[in-house]
Amino acid sequence: MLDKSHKANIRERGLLTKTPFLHSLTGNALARMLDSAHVYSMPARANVFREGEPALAFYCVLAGYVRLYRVSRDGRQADIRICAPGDVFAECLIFGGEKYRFSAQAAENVSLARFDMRDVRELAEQDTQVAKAIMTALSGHLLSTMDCVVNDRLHTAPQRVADYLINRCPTATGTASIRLPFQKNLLAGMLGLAPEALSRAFSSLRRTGVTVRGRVIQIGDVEALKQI
Amino acid sequence: MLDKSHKANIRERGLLTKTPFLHSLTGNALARMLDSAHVYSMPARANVFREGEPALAFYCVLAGYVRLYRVSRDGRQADIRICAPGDVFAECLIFGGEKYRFSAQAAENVSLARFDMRDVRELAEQDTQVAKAIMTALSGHLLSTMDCVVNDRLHTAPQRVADYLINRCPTATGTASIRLPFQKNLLAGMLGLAPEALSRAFSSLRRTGVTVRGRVIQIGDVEALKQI
DNA sequence: CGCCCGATTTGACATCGATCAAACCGGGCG
DNA sequence: CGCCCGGTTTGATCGATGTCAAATCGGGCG
Repeated sequence: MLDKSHKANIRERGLLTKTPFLHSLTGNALARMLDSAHVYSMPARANVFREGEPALAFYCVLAGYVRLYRVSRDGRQADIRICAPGDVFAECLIFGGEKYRFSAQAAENVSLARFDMRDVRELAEQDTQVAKAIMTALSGHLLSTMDCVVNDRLHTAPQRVADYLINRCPTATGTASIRLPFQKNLLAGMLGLAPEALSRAFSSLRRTGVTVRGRVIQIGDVEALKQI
Repeated sequence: MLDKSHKANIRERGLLTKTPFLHSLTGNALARMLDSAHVYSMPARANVFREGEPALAFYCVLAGYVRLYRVSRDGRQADIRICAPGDVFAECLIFGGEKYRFSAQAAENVSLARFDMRDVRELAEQDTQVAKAIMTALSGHLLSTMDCVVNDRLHTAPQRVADYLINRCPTATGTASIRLPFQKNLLAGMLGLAPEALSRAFSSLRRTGVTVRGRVIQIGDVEALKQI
């Protein structure tokens, strides 16, 4: 985190306030959270923090995508979560431990709001609005991580890809067109696949009416996808 | 949940108080939580709740083991977590949604403390001690579920088994003897393996000095296990 | 507008773990 | 003490996905 930061300005405060995390806060609780936010910009591939470092802060993504991952002894990496604009990450360490349990890397140029762990911990211990916001964020993350486990254990690669497409499909039936918000690389990691496996999954979905051109995915029949 | 319940008695209150979840509570917060606890007994294989049902309560295990799992469209099941005595489960729905997102089944005869979702939600919104206990529980569960994802994606079956053994090993070096707290069946599901795969993993660990006789596991060299 | 580099796809292969079937074991009950 | 059934192990096979290498694509920059 060797980068200049500044206190959140009006625009950034607006972004933060619209975030699911801070959305429900009002008055003093909101003001104190916004006041404590420091905004950083980081270039693609930069590490926000690394596993094992003291967990001094957690973050909210303002722009870009952040990858949470862990590295195994033999150097392979596994993604745990891809954080989109509006997502909070590492908030599980406010009351969950002294050190980061995974690394966080900017998947592209990103803008982040940084919250001091200690400050927010204290705030949460005296303000139930803040505590509630944290509980809601934690619950959501826990549920989606459980989904991730189940998906890994129950579904094949094409099924997981179909699932992803369906979830970000604007319509529930008929045809649709989706533009991936990031590189296929990232998507592969997010689904627990090697890039090659993602590619093969896409091509196996061709028979179900899925067409891929760069980042643009054409879905011929959403219903059919759900049957995969 | 077709079973008689009763308010927690002295012994059960003692058990609950020693639980990581309620451990840090004192005074009024503790009293109100204990007062709201209802204790149920359930026979092996009974469902505590099923995915999709309205999430009216969450639970703390007093005795026995509870299996959290989800069922896929084609009927296969994937375990999400095995809850041991002292564990809380479904607390992620206090602020996380209206319906259960997975099913819970008694893996053997169990005794459970039931907490009303609405009551605790209200309590958490006014009492920061309770909120803190919930945040701590959620954080712990989130971190261990992340561990689970990483394990699934990074480690082979023998590695996951070795990991499990190491984590519940009393000593960090030398030899050790472990008694599994439940059937291998459950362990397999917990590690995301078919029972046959668990069995094979154990037998592949024989060359590393691991001996299996029923539920008793002999570890010849803990250090060696860590190298797997 | 074309080049160029990194991202993606394709191919060939090895490995892991699921599945089905059958043999085996062990603990609880009569 | 032995039977019996459910749980566990073993064997055989198959499908899915990781890995490595090579070909191809595509988007951004000059």
